[in-house]
Parts: sequence; structure tokens; C-alpha cells
Amino acid sequence: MINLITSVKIAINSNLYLKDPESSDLGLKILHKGIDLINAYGFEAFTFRKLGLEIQSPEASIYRYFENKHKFLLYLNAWYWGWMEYRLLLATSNVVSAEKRLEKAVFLMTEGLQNDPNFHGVNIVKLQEVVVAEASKSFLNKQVDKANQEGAYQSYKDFVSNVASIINEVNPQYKYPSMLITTVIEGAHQQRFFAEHLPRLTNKQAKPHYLSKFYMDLVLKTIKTN
Amino acid sequence: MINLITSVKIAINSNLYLKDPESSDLGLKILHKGIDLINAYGFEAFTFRKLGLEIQSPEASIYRYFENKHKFLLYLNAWYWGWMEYRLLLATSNVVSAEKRLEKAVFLMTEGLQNDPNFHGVNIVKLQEVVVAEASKSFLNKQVDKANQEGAYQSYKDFVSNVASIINEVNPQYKYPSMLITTVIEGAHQQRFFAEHLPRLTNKQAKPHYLSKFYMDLVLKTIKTN
DNA sequence: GCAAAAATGATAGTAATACTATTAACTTTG
DNA sequence: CAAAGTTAATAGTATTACTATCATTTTTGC
Repeated sequence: MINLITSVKIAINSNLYLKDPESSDLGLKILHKGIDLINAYGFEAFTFRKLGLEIQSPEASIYRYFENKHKFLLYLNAWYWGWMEYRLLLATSNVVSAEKRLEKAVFLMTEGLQNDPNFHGVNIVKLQEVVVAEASKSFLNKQVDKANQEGAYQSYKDFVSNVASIINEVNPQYKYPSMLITTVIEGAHQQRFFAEHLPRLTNKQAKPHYLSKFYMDLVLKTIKTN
Repeated sequence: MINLITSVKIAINSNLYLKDPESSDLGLKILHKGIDLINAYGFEAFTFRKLGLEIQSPEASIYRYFENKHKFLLYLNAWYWGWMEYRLLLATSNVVSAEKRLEKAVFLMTEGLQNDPNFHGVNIVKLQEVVVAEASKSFLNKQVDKANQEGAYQSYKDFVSNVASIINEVNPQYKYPSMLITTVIEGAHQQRFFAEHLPRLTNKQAKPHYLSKFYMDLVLKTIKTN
């Protein structure tokens, strides 16, 4: 994918940050190194103190951008799904066949990034790894309702809703598009994790795109009226 | 389901505890109140100190049973899947048709518990809620490989493997049984969570067993050779 | 019925975490 | 070039996640 436009910026709900990290050098460092650290050590071991040491800025400065590390994770998640929606748009615009668009959407949802695209300095391969391993922690907690009210999951919901409307084009009868999509998205993430750490819980294959093919097959068969 | 046998005990890998909590009154209190507390306040807010206050025993006593709260979560998970395997056995024994057995397995994996069965004093409804909301945290971390080596996920793997062999009976050609099963298990958990907290990510229905039906349909269509 | 062993209680202490507060220095902008 | 805004530097607090120690109670094996 060649980027012709550089003026696109991922819009993030302002409840997720205190100060836009994309608006300053320090903010960008927080973003970039934050992704690196979470990716390297896991979200539990990640602290603003460690991030501060890494970027050679005091912990307190980071707190001026994000209320806490949980909000930071929500921000990363929102950024990721904002970016995914942008990719979905690019991949499906001008594609007439709804089935083809669905295919592209499923591919996007299930395939890992290969080469390392760098969008506004964000290492997206690493960000995707963070999302695969950590995103479910952003909602599996007791603050989920509050976060939801504040719009934290909006970009995820928008993405799902976009794909749902493609499914609806393919089969207007089908009653469970969102359920199917989130099953695929979260499932693909977990299978990727299992393939690396708990192989007996999955069926890893050598052949390229086996995951995408598995889920594509599952989706098409499922939405077909019998 | 009427329990005719009381002598069954769920076998748990001994790496998950320091002292078997089912071997003493204090241990059982830790188990029961621990489930209650995690269920009520979430795993992040749960601490051994709070549990100690609740059962009126010092924090240090709890540390004699479990190394830390993460091991406690692994224990609960192992207990749950041990119990699920037991249920699977009960539900499928003497059922000749493989397709019928698969149906029962999918029902077990996707349906929430209704009445509140109480097995060895463990409130299984609450335990299931804990598993739905917290289990993924038991493996989505950097200690997963070590925990896996120690056998922490054995009962989950065994359960999956049991269902996989049923799928293999139904369709010996099918190449992705484990992938399909874990997609269903984890998917059903998340859909249940979404239905309660992020409804736009799912398609909740009033009709009973809609989740089971959705996943049963998905499984049958998917494993069918076309 | 009693001594030894085991389990539990009570208490204290430590390093790290997740913040908040304050003031000084530096940078940007009108 | 002054005012406003941003960052640095430092300090401090409550809580967490433990570990250690010793006294007391309970269990058990003879």
C-alpha cells in the first residue's frame, strides 16, 4: 500500500488523553516508546516511570498527557482501530462487488502486517502486536461502562459497523453480523497468540494466510442462508 | 443435572498451588471468597489483603496456599476446565451419534449456567462469570510460556482436545478443529461480555439460547465439506 | 492423654507502583 | 521581549505485592 496522502490524521476521542500526544515532540516520544515498552515487557510490567526513564523525561510529564496507563492503552486501541478503518476505506472503495469487499475486510481483520509500515512515526507492526496481546484488557474490567460512555471504544465500534454493513449487502437476511465480525477479529488475535505460545489450542499451518483463509471460509459459510 | 457421585474431585496441577486449598477450611474459604471478590471487584482490584480481611485471616496465610494472585487465577481456570471436562463426559457418554455429541459440547461451551450448581462448595455461576471476564488475562501475559511449561493450561487443552476428537468423528477431513473450538469458546465468552457492556459489538437476541444456536450453526456449517 | 508436627494468627517490614504537588527552567508566541 | 505555556526536577503519599518472624492453636500418631 503506497501512501499518497500524508495529511490524514487518526482522530481520537479527546476523553482518552489530557493533551494530544501527536501535538509535541515529547508526546510523540511517549507514544512511540510507550508502544515499544508495552510490546517488549507486557502491559502489566509497563509503568510511566519506566517510560520516563526510557525517554529521559520525568514520570510527571507523562501524566500531563495521559491520566494513567489504562487510558494510554485505550488511546492506542482507538488509534489502531481508527487506522484500521482508514485501511478498510482504502481497500474497499471503488470495489463494486460486496463479496469482494467482505473478502478484503476479513483479510484486513485477520492478517498480520508484514513489512513495517510507519504511519506518523508509529511503528504499526508493534502496535498491532500490542493490540493482539493487550487490547482485551482495555475492556475486560470494571471500568468498561464508564470508558464506553466516554467514547473509548467508538473507533472499534465504527469499524465493526462498517464491516457489518458489507455483510448486510452480501446477505440482507443475516441476523448476526456484529457477532460474527467480533468473533472473527478477537478470534484471529487469539489464534495468533496461541500459535506462538499455546500451539495445542490452535492448528497452525505453514501455508501463507492460513488464518485469513480459515476465517474467510468460516464467514462465507456462516452467512450463507441454507 | 443431578449429581449421583460426590466422590469426584477436580484434579488440579500441583504447580498451581503451594498447599491444596481443598484440603482445609481456610483453603476452601480462600477459594469461595476469592471467587466472590474477583467477581465483584474484578481481578485488578482484587488483592490477597482484601481477601484476608474478608475471611478474617492474615494476608500471609493466603500466601501459604498460593504464590500470588496470578497463580490463584490460573488455579481457578484449571478448576473450571477440569469441571467442564467432567460435564462434557457426563453429557456425551452413551450418546452414539457424533453429531449429537458435538451439539452437546457446543452447548456446554457457549451456554451460561442457569440454576446455581454448587460443586464442593464452589459457586460455579460466579466462577463462570470470573472465567468469562478474567480468564484471558491468565494467558495474555509474558509469563505464559513458563506457566504453560508448568502445566497451567493442561485442563483447558484437554477439554479442547476432547471436543476436537468429536469434530474429527463428524468430519475426519476437517483440518482446523482446535482453532474452531477455541474460536467458539473464547468468542462465546466475549459475546456474553459484549451483550452486557458493549452491545453494539454483538447482536443480542431475546430468544433463549441464541448464542448457542449462533455458534452451533457456525460450527456445523464450517466443518461441512463443500 | 500427650508430645511433636503442622497449621494458623499476629505483626512488622520492604521495594515497587500509581499517582499528586510544587517550584524552577526553558520555549514558544503575539 | 514579556507573558503564557511546556517541561524538568524533586519530593511525597497511599497502596500493592510480597517476605520474615514468632507466638498460638490444632491436628496427629503413639
